[in-house]
Amino acid sequence: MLPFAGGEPFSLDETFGCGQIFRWRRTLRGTWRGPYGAVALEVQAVPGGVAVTWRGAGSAPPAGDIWRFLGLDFPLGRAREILGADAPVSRAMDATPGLRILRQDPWDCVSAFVCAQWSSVAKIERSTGWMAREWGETVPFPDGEVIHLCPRAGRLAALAPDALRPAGLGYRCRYVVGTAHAVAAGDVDLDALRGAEYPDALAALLRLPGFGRKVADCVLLFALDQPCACPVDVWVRRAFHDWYAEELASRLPSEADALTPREHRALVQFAWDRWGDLAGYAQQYLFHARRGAKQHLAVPEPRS
DNA sequence: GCTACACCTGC
DNA sequence: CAGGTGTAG
Repeated sequence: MLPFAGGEPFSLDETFGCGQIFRWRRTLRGTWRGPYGAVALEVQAVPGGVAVTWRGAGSAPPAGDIWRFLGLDFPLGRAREILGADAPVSRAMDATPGLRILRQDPWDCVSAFVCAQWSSVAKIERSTGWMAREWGETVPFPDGEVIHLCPRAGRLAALAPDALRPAGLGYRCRYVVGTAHAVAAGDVDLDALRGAEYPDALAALLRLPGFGRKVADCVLLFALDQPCACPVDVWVRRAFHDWYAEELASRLPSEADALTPREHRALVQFAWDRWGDLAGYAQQYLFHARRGAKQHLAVPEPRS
């Protein structure tokens, strides 16, 4: 059992269901199962902590790794106090107070988000699930369910891009194979990027095909220990413009139709100036709230 | 540096 | 018509 600090909020449903990870599923018992590198995990909320079991052919993942995977090392209570001064973030955190940012296996995360451009959560889940069933190792659970691990980079690198076409990846097929090749060949050492300075890790990821600023920031935030990374997509952009219109007015000429690189950088800088190293968490809550607002029509202070 | 445009698929 | 990136001007 992995404990967390007294009173620290944590929700499996909010954490695994917010769109930061694509291959994990909730079981009928309310636990969550999914791949984590070379093993499959099942996590269950218990009083005061989380119970974790693992299965697979590999060795047992260190408890500290799982602790960090679940984001339990992050002082969310303290972050809540700091971000509580920011009204929109505070409201967003009230909606999903137990949402934590995971620390995913780097390749699991890269291989998922390279599929993410101009896509949706549902579509990424289909594509990555298809690839895993086709090329991922299988790990059975006693009740008969089989977890398919994320295919290793070397496996995907050996494929012809068209082999991925049934996954519905379209023009992203060559990005998946190209990125897998770069990782398998050692052109990019994902593990070494943990602990690198943010600009260096960002530059390394931007060399991968299919990786622009948004996808790179997702990987930096969700796997590579960069809490300041702030992925800006159209939903985050809408959230910023909806809830920080006055603050942005002095930084941006106006809200254009297209999200230009210039506006993109300005929005990231805005997040850094306002939230510093908590920008990633602030982004995730605002992102989730803005998407939920669309679904539930419960927007705090909608624009126009 | 910046803006414009093509690109696969699915809901 | 969409939760972006690569490429050409």
